[in-house]
Amino acid sequence: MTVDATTYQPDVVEAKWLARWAEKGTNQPDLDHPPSPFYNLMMFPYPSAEGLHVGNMFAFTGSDVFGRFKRLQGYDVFEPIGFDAFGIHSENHAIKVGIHPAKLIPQNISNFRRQLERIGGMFDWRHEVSTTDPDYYKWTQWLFLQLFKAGKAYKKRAAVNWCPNDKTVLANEQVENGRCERCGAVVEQRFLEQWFFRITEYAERLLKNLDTIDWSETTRTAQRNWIGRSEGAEIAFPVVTGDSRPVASAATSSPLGITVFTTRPDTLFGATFMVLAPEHPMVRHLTTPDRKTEVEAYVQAAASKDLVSRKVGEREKTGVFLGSSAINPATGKPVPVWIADYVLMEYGTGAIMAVPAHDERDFEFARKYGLDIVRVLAKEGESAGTPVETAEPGEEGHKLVNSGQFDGLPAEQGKRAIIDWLVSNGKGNGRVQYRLHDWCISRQRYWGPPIPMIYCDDCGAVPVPEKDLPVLLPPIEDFRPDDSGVSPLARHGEWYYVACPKCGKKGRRETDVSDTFLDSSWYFLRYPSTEFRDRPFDPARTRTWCPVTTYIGGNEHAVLHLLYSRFMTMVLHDLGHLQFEEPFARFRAHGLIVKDGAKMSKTKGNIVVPDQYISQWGADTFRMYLMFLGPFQEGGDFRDAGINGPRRFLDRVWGMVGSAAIQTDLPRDLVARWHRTKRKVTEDLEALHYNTAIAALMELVNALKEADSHSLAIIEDLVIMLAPFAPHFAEESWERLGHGSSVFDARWPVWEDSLIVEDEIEIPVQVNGKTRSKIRIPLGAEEKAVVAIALKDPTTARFVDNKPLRKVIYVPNRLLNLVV
RNA sequence: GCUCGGGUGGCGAAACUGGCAGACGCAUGGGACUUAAAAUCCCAAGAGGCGAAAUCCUCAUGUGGGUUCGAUCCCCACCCCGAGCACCA
Repeated sequence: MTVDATTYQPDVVEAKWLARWAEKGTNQPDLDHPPSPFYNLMMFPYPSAEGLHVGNMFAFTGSDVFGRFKRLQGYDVFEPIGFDAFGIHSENHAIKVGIHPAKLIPQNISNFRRQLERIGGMFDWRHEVSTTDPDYYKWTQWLFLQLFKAGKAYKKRAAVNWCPNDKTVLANEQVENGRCERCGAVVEQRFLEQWFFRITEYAERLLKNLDTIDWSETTRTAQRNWIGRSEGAEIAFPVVTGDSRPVASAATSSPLGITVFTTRPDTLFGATFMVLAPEHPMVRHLTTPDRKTEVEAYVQAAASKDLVSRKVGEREKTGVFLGSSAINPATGKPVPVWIADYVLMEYGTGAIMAVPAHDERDFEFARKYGLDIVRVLAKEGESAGTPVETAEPGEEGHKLVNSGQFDGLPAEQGKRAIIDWLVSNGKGNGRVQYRLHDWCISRQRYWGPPIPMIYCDDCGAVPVPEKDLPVLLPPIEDFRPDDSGVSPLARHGEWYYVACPKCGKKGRRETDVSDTFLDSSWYFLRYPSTEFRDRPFDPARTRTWCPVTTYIGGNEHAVLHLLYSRFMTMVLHDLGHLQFEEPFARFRAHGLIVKDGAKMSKTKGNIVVPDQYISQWGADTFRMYLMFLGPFQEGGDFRDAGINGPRRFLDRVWGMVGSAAIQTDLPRDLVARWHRTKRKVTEDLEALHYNTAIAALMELVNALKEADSHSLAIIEDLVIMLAPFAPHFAEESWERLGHGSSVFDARWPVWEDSLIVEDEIEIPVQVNGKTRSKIRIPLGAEEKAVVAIALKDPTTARFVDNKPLRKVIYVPNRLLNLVV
């Protein structure tokens, strides 16, 4: 292919270098013996039918820029790519267009592959991964078996979120405001047998390790909130029946005591009633005969309510008195026991001590049902007798009142003192509670890896032997889910019935498939080891390349994918498969490209396809445009206005490359600019500040023009620094500059600090804090000398007006402020 | 309601986390080249004011206060936008 040197023709240049890279294996590092490995990872995409939109391109380009930068710094960069192709998304789309996902997905993938190649990604295609490939999901199933054997996977009948439209169970994380994250249908409560992973066992570690990893702060905060650690106490309330006979001792373990969790043990004396979740097992024991009808009706109503009205709907508190009472262990007084649906069975113990004076919800409830309200905290100016007008949750500056021997203690101290008292009297314990729930991985769908379990009437749940993996997803035509709560796979007897691996009798396969997030919780371990068919990840390869050096992705996965990956890595570490327990050493969340202020989505019809821009302007221009449009970690609104800016810039550089020549007598300030640019671009790329790095390169080009310089040395550096952004362009320019090898084998420019500083600098002079003039001073001049120079300056002198200097502020080499 | 971001020219944005606000780019206006247009190149430009002139003046970083010689940056109160969580005891 010949390239016309007089004009920059992106299409010709880009085609030439795509071919050259493929031919020479430029993007394929030596995976076995890399001197300095760098695993540069981007979250793999889900191959939708629409292809990659400009938002995706923005993210992929940003990650690729970083990988190319590291490559130029001399690292052996491994930048793999793959496809997260299982899951409800794909399946629903397949159902809609009436084509089997097994046929549809490969089409989508090849479209994605075309787009990702065209944008110039430095991908090592030898290591492409698709989660739908039996060679891949064999190991996803293997992973399940490891967790099962280690007791980290268990089955339980549980209330689950059921999406009536997608006809499947959703994880808590996939429910948004009581609606299905994918289709928006109102989620219902159902009881089904589900497989869970014990992620809650890892809550403390998942939380603690957050302090040790180099991640975007926003992502870490999101995970912290999601894990939701609360410190408090567990307190036992002995129970009294309807006729006031005590039926249980104060012991926490008493079957007829009610144990509550509270973060505010300091308010124990103010607990004037108790509330249980309607599903609480104690409800039937505590319901007196006269209350039975009413209580049962309430329990019934709560159970049939969908999650929307239970959690999000009108928040008017409702509840029913059970007829029984419990004893407040601090006051010794009986307190009535109620049920109400604002208390949730999933959190804490499913029961609370209600302190209406200091909790908004309890206050509202007490007001409505005429229950006692006792103040136990008072701030400055309040006393034990001050009436409670609204709930006052405050702790700071509050002291305990109406609290017996604890009166007068500040709230924080009172909290500790009461816990100590509870512990020494066997009435309670300090306790930490998490919001995090175990991970439900069962999905009653078709398009996923079958969970590798077999049920036998004699042996129970038996894992599929590892040698029989993968359990292939059968290519059935009738894959639509139905309302039965059972996966479509159950309808296919030839697959469903199978010999029990233990006893050989007729058994039945587990018909649920696993959650897509299980697929993606370990894919980064697979990339370096794709050619090994007999192991999920090769120990030597994994040691060389993992954990991932830099991971870039969207913050929409801040809690789901990123938390599950961390969990999976910890489990594999504990089982002896991995040496590290955190999968991603450095994570940076990229910003979102929105269109007209809204996230791009098919439903909104605001998806911008990049293909047209790439064919019109070239991939390099488009890459630069995306990276220049705003801060990478913040994103921005997509407008095509301004795309000609980067193109003009490349045209200009194209011309400069053609006229580059050795130049020995470079002006001092141009040299300074050159070195300053090298420093700035290096530092900006390291920090993912791509927009300002590009601006710095533009300034360098402007400076060259200003000085009418065609310095070969500077232009060579310019081309190298441009290479992460405009790789094809840089390759061609490098060749035109007479180099025989790839620009990515060139050395990243180094700067000299001594050449950046100039001997004479200009600083602003302020009089009374207002900038009035500018003076030139020798670098590092003393304050006295600088003041003398300033006073000689006519403008400054005019403002000083011969008044005595009251104060002089001199920030060396930066600014002088004279106060008169 | 709670937790994170964010609010700067006509537009996208910069600004060592206290030191010349608006770099870089888009769009715009004027000029050169051209038969003409496009492209390219040069010049101008935050708003307003006084002027013949600018090395002049005033006002400007969502609003109102505060700290400081000096605030886009720190503190207090508030308004708006975006994201996440949401009856979590």
